[in-house]
Amino acid sequence: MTRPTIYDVARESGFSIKTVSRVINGAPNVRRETVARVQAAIDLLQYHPDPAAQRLGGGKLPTVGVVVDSIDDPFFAQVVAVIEGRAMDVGMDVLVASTGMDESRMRTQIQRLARRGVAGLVVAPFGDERRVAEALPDEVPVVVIDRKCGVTDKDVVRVTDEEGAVEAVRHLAARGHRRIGFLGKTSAFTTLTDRYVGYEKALAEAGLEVDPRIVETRAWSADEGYPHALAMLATADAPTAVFAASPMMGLAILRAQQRLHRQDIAVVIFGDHPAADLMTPPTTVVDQRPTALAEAAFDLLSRRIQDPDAEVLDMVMPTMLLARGSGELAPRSLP
Amino acid sequence: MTRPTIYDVARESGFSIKTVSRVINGAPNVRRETVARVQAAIDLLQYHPDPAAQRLGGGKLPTVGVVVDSIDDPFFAQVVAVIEGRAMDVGMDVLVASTGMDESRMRTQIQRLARRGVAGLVVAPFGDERRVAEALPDEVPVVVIDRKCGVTDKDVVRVTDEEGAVEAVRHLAARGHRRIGFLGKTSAFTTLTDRYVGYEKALAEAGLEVDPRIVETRAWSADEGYPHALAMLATADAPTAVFAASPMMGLAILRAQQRLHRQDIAVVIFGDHPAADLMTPPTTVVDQRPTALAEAAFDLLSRRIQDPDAEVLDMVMPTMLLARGSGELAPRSLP
DNA sequence: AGGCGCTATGACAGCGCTGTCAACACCCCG
DNA sequence: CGGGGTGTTGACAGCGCTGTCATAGCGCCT
Repeated sequence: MTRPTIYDVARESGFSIKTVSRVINGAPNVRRETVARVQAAIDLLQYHPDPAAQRLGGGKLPTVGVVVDSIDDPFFAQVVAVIEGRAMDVGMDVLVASTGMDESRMRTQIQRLARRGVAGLVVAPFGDERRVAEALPDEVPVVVIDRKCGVTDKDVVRVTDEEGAVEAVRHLAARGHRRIGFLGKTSAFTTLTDRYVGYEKALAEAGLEVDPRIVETRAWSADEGYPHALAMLATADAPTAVFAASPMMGLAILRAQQRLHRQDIAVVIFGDHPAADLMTPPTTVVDQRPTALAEAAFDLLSRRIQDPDAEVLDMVMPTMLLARGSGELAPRSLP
Repeated sequence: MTRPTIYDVARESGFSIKTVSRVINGAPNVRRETVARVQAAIDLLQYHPDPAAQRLGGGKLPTVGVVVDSIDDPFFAQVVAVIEGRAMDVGMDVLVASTGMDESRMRTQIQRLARRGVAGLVVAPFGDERRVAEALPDEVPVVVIDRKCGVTDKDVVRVTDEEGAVEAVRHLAARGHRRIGFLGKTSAFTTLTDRYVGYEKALAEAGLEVDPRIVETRAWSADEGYPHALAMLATADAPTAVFAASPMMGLAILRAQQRLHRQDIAVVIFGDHPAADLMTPPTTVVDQRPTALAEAAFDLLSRRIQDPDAEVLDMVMPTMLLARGSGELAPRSLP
């Protein structure tokens, strides 16, 4: 009536629970025929090991934990979706936790998952180098995604933030824009700072100078960014093009554009958006390719779970500029 | 060095492990002073109970499982995000699993989570009544969300699908449209059928007849729906307005509109979208209010975990028409 | 004084696994 | 033919909790 246990399988197969355990875990030194007989009993009884017991007995939970800013951010939603799919393929479950960009909450969440005994953790951390290093546990495999945050003793998968930003701004400059605004943030974590650095580089490359009046580096959420975007577009010498350094800032600039009926301003956003192709004009973006990033993160985590002493990797995945239209706009002719 | 256990707390506080256990679980019949002393020891040692051990000892895991079609669907992403937030508030974790709209995978995922010993499950099921009933476990509290699927022995939280559809179509009819198309599906689960029923009702109410040439009821994904949407808009007597019965179908119709430069066609979509306000024109939607739905689901689940014999509830939450523009378009004057 | 019914606490046996260590074949070698 | 592997299996003690049942102390009744 109740779920079968390892004892039931042992009885059914005629071997001891230890041998059954060996079969379950694919341990070496079990005769082929024994494996087959035990497996037959497992199938017959529809036995599935109890993860809690496995954990308590000395193993890890067949589970990976994912800690991200927020689960309904399209970027992270995709990351979680991919990891969940991959985890399912290998019989693991996925625990999700969000930080809401609150540092103490990030700590709590990470600790909770680590304590729970997950086999591995995928974390998008933030905050200053030292505190991030403190927050990441050493006793469980961790892969850091999206931002390095100065982490050197863990595997990292991130994208070419600086190069992506360069490409975006270069794209605008190549179309004749000479007043290119920046909307983003330059603290919290390196990812964002790198994008600003890319912006500066591309400007320099085009022989342009940074004009602080069209650079906004303090906003984080779409709601925070919106008034700044409005202000930037409303000034006398408004930019003819804007580089939004995150999808949130992308929403902010698009809303501001719409509000002011200034769809003529060229825009490139760092980070793709599911409906970007439906905008008017369709939005040109630097795609972070969350799917590829998540796949790589999962692979790296599997690798580290298997071999805790593997060399620490810092993977930097290329971004991809998707020119859809909003970046093609020429600077509007001045009166 | 190693994590403190209940024995450490017992030793530190001078009570037995059982009393510590009582304090942890807020059991009755423990003296106030005892609670305080034990709590002090817990705080001092930074003790946290091991969920796996709690589970094995006879309890449930402090975890809720969420099973949805796909985690990166904006609707479900929001649902997961809300549940995760609420769970965190009460010290629970969240396991996510996706079905990919595959029935056997749905079964597998549900069973896996149930086996894992979660305290409760939130499931968006699909498929025919009998098989859904079979797939949902009885030994763990389950709350069904978004679709009833004929479930009668579990709590359900869903929205007013039929009424929402009626409202959407009525909105279009009120603006003079007499050829209103339908894009959606009428099988898989009641939710979708109900929306079609609402469509029919609203048409009848407006004295209009269903024209099968502008009704498409077989598409599910955006990719499947797109060619159908194209075909519908391209015919000689194309509709002047379309009701898309799901966000996916919404994307399909919007893409088709864009492709054919037919932004003049009025559109109402069932289900809101994060960037709907940025479309041209901004998209009018029937908001399913995923946040409210998820809150209700979590409340219902907590209630059932506490009292497994509580009365079974079928909550139907009201939808909300958000008139943004695309539904306001008048029928284009015929040549 | 004896008995009853509380409340507060503890001893102890599992829960279903895995790790450790031992046992028992066999085999090869000298 | 004995010593020392190697391959295969099992006995058993935990892992860190919770459930059950026992125990002790106390107030109150008869």
